[in-house]
Formats: sequence, structure tokens, C-alpha cells
Amino acid sequence: MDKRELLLEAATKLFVERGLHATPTSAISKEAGVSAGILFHYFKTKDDLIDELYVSIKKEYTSSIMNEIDKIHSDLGKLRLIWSNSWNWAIDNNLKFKFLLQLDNTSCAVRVKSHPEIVAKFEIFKNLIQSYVDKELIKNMDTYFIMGSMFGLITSMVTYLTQFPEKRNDQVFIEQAWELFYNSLKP
Amino acid sequence: MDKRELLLEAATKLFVERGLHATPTSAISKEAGVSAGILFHYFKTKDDLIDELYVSIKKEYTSSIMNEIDKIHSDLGKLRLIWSNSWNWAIDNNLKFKFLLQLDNTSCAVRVKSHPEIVAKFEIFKNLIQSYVDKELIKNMDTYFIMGSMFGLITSMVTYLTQFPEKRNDQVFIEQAWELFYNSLKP
DNA sequence: ACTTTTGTTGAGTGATTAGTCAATTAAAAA
DNA sequence: TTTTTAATTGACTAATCACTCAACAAAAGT
Repeated sequence: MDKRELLLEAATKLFVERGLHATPTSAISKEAGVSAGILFHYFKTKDDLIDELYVSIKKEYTSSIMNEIDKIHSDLGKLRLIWSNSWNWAIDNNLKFKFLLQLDNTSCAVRVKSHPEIVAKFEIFKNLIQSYVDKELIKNMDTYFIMGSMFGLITSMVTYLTQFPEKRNDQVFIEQAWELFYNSLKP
Repeated sequence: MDKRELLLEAATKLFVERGLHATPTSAISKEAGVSAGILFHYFKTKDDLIDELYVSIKKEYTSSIMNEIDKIHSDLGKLRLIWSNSWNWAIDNNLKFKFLLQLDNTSCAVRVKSHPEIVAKFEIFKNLIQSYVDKELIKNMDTYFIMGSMFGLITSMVTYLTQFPEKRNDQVFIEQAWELFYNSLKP
């Protein structure tokens, strides 16, 4: 298997378990089952590895959010799909999601918080939300505030579902959670 | 001034700016304007300092949430006061709040995530929310989910207000934000 | 077959770090 | 005042870390 990929996977796991700076590069290469030196063949420095990992995971997340969005035609249906795409990806990729959370709450570490591809995906999402505001499907407030609130609710739902995984298949719970989400946005 | 307090303050600032493990104890003592050795007179190890800092800040935060709650008599009024106490403290003590966020998203570092005094305050809050559920003032869902959602919305509001501080005095914005918050909880 | 490029190893290096300690000063107790 | 205790210093140490490098192995190119 690709050693570069093995290193990124090992790094994700250890960074989430131990924290960024508490994880030596030697631990990463050991976890990946490769030699210590090879890490610096694929990544110039440890910080470069962190940057690349962050960008690749964020790209994956922002892509998954819009997954199959074109198959739905109603506005409300699209909003609900975005909502469920978000928490489903975050639960299916819990380590990666925790890594994002960890870095987004840190002013340090990631020098590349805005990557063109990520910014582009973010803009698409922002425009969609804005169009919903214009159509009076959701509250008329600053788009950044709306998006932040959406992300806050989704994050807390993911945290909850990680703690109580059985609720994920509880249709009553999912429906109530959606209502909580949508009621907060409704004008 | 008390050197112990100076060290805790300096640590909060540097931990938020650089991250836990990227901050040497020598940087903390330098920032506090004291000698390197004295840190280990007040705190047995660096981890002990982190633990004590976390507990003291969390205690401060959980206390502030219930501030002046007895002066209000209506249930809805109390809920709104808790809401505004939360984000007001978080903005007035932004470094401390960011430190809490940083640690709560980390599985490592803090060995003392449940301190009796904190747990007690949390229980009081949990019981209050449960009583609101019973009175049908808010949605009938698992209290942990409700509380998580509340915290998620408050956190995103704090993040937003930190970025756009002028909105803090915008009564229209505050009212809309409260509506967003309460609408999500309403049955 | 031969040459060049690319991938891989692990021992080694200089810098940095958490924590110690003997010595000095300040404060409190007697 | 004298004695005892507590606070404070900064040089020191053993351990750890990010990163290098000379050597070797495997592919790829000719």
C-alpha cells in the first residue's frame, strides 16, 4: 500500500489520540509500519504533513456535504440532505472529523486554513444558503451567523451520536433532531 | 502580585496562541515575568498546571452561567438569562473560553475532566433543563442532546461575535439570535 | 545489460524540553 | 534578635525531538 497514505492515516489517528505536538514523527512512522526517515521523503517537515492532512480532510468533508444534492429537487429536501450528509460523514469518518475540530479550535498549527478548492466549495454552500434566505425559506440573518449556527448544531449532534451510536438508527430521534435544526432556521 | 496567578494567566494566553505542547514551561515563566524554576514550586508538573488551569476556568464558567438566576422568576426569563450569561462570559473571557474549547476537543491532556464542584454545577443545570422539559417549555428529547445543542449554538454565537464585535450591542441581532436559540428548543 | 532515477532504511546530530537542585533571599515564628 | 520556614533563582541534566545523510534496494529508462 502507498506509504504516503499510510503515514497520513497513522498521523490522523495519533494526532486525535495524543494531540499534534505530543505526537513525535517517530510515532507516526512506527504506527504506519515504515521507517522513520521516509516521512521526510514524502513531507518536507512535520508542519507540512499537518497542513496537507488538514487540507485533504477538509476537502473530503466539504465535498461530501453536497453529495447527491442534484438528485433532490425541492429546496427543503436539499437542505435536509446537506444536514444528513454532514453528520453522516462526520460519524463515518469520526477520526477525521475530530482532527478538523481540533485544528479549527487552534489558532496555531495550520498555516493553510484557506485552500482555493476548499474556499470554492464553501462559496457554493454559502450561495445556496443565501438563496434560501432570499426565498424566505430560512431566517434573514447574516449568512455567516446562519452557517455557524448550522455547523454548531451539526457538531453537537455528531458528538451526541458518537456517545450514543444506537440513536443513529432511531427514526424518531433523527426526525426530532431535524426538526430542532430546521426550527432554528425557519423565519 | 501572586506569582501562581501570573503563571496561570500567562499559560492561558500561550496555550491558546501556540497550543498546549508547543508551549514550553520556560515560555510560560518568561511571559509571567518569573524565574523558570518557580513554576515547579507551584505546580508539580506541567500536566498538573494544565489540569488545575482547566478546572479553575471550567469552575468560573459554570458558575457564571447561573449568575443572578434567582432574581428572575419566569421560567423563560431564566432560560434567557442562562443563554445570555453564557455568551457574555465567553466573550468577556475569550482566552479562557478558547482554552476550554481547545481542551474539550482533545482526548488527551486533561486527566481531570470531571471535578466534583464542576459536576455539581452541571447537575443543577441539567435538572433545570429537565424541569423545563417536564413543564413542556422545551422539546421532549434526551437532556444530554438538548444541552449539547444549546452549547453548540452558544459556541457558534460566541465565535461569530468575536469576529464581529459590533453586533454585540445590536439589539435587533441579539433578539434574532435568541429567537433562533429558543425556536430550536420549543416543542 | 547498464544507467539513472526514485524509494527506503536506521543510525546519528544539534537543538530543545521538563524537571532538579544547591544556593540565596524574604518572611514568619520564636 | 535569632531561628525556622517558605519563596525564588538560574545553571544544570537526562531525555526527547525534528530532521539529515550515507548507504542500499527497487524501478524505470535506454
